This record gives sequence, structure tokens and C-alpha cells, in this order.
Amino acid sequence: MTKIRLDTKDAILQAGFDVFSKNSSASIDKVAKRAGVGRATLHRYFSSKDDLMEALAWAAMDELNKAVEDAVKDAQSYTEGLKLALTAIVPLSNRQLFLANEPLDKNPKIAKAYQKDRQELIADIEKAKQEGTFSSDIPSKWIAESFEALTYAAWVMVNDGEATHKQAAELAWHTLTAGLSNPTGQ
Amino acid sequence: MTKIRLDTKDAILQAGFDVFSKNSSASIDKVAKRAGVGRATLHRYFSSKDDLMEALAWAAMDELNKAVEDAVKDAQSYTEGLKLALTAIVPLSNRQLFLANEPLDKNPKIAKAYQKDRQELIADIEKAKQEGTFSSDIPSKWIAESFEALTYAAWVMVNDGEATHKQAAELAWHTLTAGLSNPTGQ
DNA sequence: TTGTCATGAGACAAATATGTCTCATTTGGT
DNA sequence: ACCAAATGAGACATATTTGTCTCATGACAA
Repeated sequence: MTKIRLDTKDAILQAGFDVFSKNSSASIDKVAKRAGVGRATLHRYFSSKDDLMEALAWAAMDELNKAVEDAVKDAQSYTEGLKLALTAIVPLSNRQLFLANEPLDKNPKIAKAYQKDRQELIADIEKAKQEGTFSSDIPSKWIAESFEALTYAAWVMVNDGEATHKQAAELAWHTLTAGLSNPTGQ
Repeated sequence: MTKIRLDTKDAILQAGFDVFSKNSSASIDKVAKRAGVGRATLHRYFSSKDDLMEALAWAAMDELNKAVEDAVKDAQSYTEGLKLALTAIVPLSNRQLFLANEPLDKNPKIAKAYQKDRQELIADIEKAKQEGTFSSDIPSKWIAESFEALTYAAWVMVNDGEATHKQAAELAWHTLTAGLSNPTGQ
């Protein structure tokens, strides 16, 4: 009975991330071609470009949340949780990039959900502060921004073939918690 | 004799950065409106959208280079130079964002110039390594990525009204060189 | 085989964006 | 006041994108 290619919808979403993260003003057509799908088929799943964009935003947040949730499951501390989350996010950074680039103010619901996720990150960071991982003199907002920025940097490293996901995540975490300074120079 | 409003061209470029950094698929029309200029006038300065995009890319690199060059002038070391450069770049981060988002592969000349600038950054980082500022165990490429990512994070802080340019640059530099860890926790 | 359903290809119209042109108005120098 | 250059507004044609529709094909279950 089920003749729906369960892959199709996901393939389109994946193609959307691929295409739009390289050229955020790309056309629907490019997404369809990348997904190996006709434009008509794309419209059968997503009624309009806005619809696709919205679905991509939700999918991005979903995937990120799921990945983080799963990675953090067995964490023994908030600090460890943050490190595991970072490692889990690196391979999905183009999702985060999509969210960052998309003019989110157009869709209040998405903007709100995005803000909620950010608040949770900040809350976790403050717990990690209490664990002594981060200095309480540094604004949590800044730590959160650094977290995201370095995660993205890690993704770039992987994309450029300069490191594996694991290595890049390790670098980002180290930079976040210890900086890049020369230990002997301290 | 000179009745050219010297501001006009610059105003359009500035508007371009403003508009495209918020919505990289915006139309020419939006840029013109933001610049307080008719679409026709925009076309008098930039024959096509591609032309405008290219001009924006060159302008971005120009402004960044000029700002850095000027800031670094009196630096006593490569390390100090990097810090001064970072501070100078923060207010111009939307230029860097534009360059990062723009599909640069379309214009080989721009891509090449961009690569050259990046090489120079890496070269300076390696000098700073010799000065003991950065650990030689850490890939210079990663330090460069972190440098850019944290500069962008600093710009976001400023944009969100969470810090002044100076404060944000200080945070970024500190994070880069010392991390965000708790000194007492070491 | 037969029937159903997802699909790809492509025709088509509508919407949007782009580039050119004209003209009346404004601006700034003389 | 006068003039020349720059401008804004908007008409216009073209190009691109988007959304709808139809139809032939292929996959798959009965």
C-alpha cells in the first residue's frame, strides 16, 4: 500500500540544507535537481517556497534538538553535557547556519522556538559556571555566542577536510574552555 | 563642478551590506530604498546586480584591509597586531559576513583575493606562535577560523546591544588567547 | 496481468525581479 | 538668476522564478 518513497521528503530537506547553505538565494529548482526530484514533486510535499523554508527551519531545530538530546543523555555533569552537545552539533552545523542566515523575523513561531533553544543553552552554560567550568565574570551570552561560533568554525574545518568531526569538536571545546594560548607561556 | 553626491555610491554600498546581511536574497529594489535612492540611480552606479555584488565584495575586502592596516600600524609585535586587527574588524563584521555568505566561487578574482587575505592572516598567526602567544600544537588554520568566528560573535554581541565594540573585542581576544575557563579552577 | 499511486517532464500562467528609458525636479556651482 | 549634472519617479520590456496542471511512465501490490 505504501508506495511513498519515504526518502523523498527527507531527500528534499537534505538538498535544501546543501543548496541554501551555499547560496541562500538559490531557486526551488536547484533544490529539486539536487534532490534528484522534479519540481512538481517538490511542490507535492511543500506547497510553496515559504513552506519549504519553514519546514527546513523546523527540521533544522528538530534535528539539532534530537542530536543534542541523544548525546547528552548519559552526561554526568552540565559541563560534560555541553561538550557532548558540541560534538553532536558539529556535523549538523549547516542546519545551524541555515537558521542563522534565514530571516527568522518573518515567522514569529520559528523565531520564538529558536529563542527558546538559545535560552536553554544559556541555562546550561550557567549550570556549567556553577560547576566551575566557566568564569562567572564572563557574560553567559558571550559564552553562548562563542559556543555557536566555534561550533561553526569546527564545521568549516571538517568541510575543508582539515579535521575529522571528532578532532574539530575537540579543538572547539579546548578553545572554549582553555583558549589557544601556549601553556608554557602562562 | 563636482555635483556628484559623493555619499551616494557609498550609501548604496552601505545599504547593500545592511540589507544583504539580513536577507541575502533581497532584491536590488530593497537596497535602493534602504539607501534612500531610486532604483534607476542605483543602476547608474552599478550596471547590474552582479556588478553591485562584485563591488560589495571588493569594498568589503578594501574596508577590512584598510581598517586592519591602519590599526596595525603601530603594533609592537605580531600578537599585538592581531589584537588590534581584531578590534578594528569587529565593527566591520557584516562585511566579513557578506564575504562569507556570498557564493565566491562565481568570481575567481574575488575568491583569489579573499584567499590571499586569509593566507596573510595565517602567516601573522604563525608569527604570533613564534612569539609564544599560541600553542604550536594547534593548527594555524584552526586559530584563523577561531579568530574569524569569534570576531563575528563579538559583532553579534554589539548588534544585540550586549556590549560595546571595545568590550566585545576584548572578550573575543580573551577567549582566543585564554579561553573562558575559570582561572581559579585551573 | 492489472490497477493504483508516486513520479518526472514539461506546458502554462502569474508573480517577481531586473535592466532600460524618459522626463520633470532638484541640487549646487557660476 | 542661470545652467548643467544628478536624481526620483515611474513606464516599459525582458528574464527569472514560482505555482498549477496534465500526461506518460515506472514501481509495486494484489
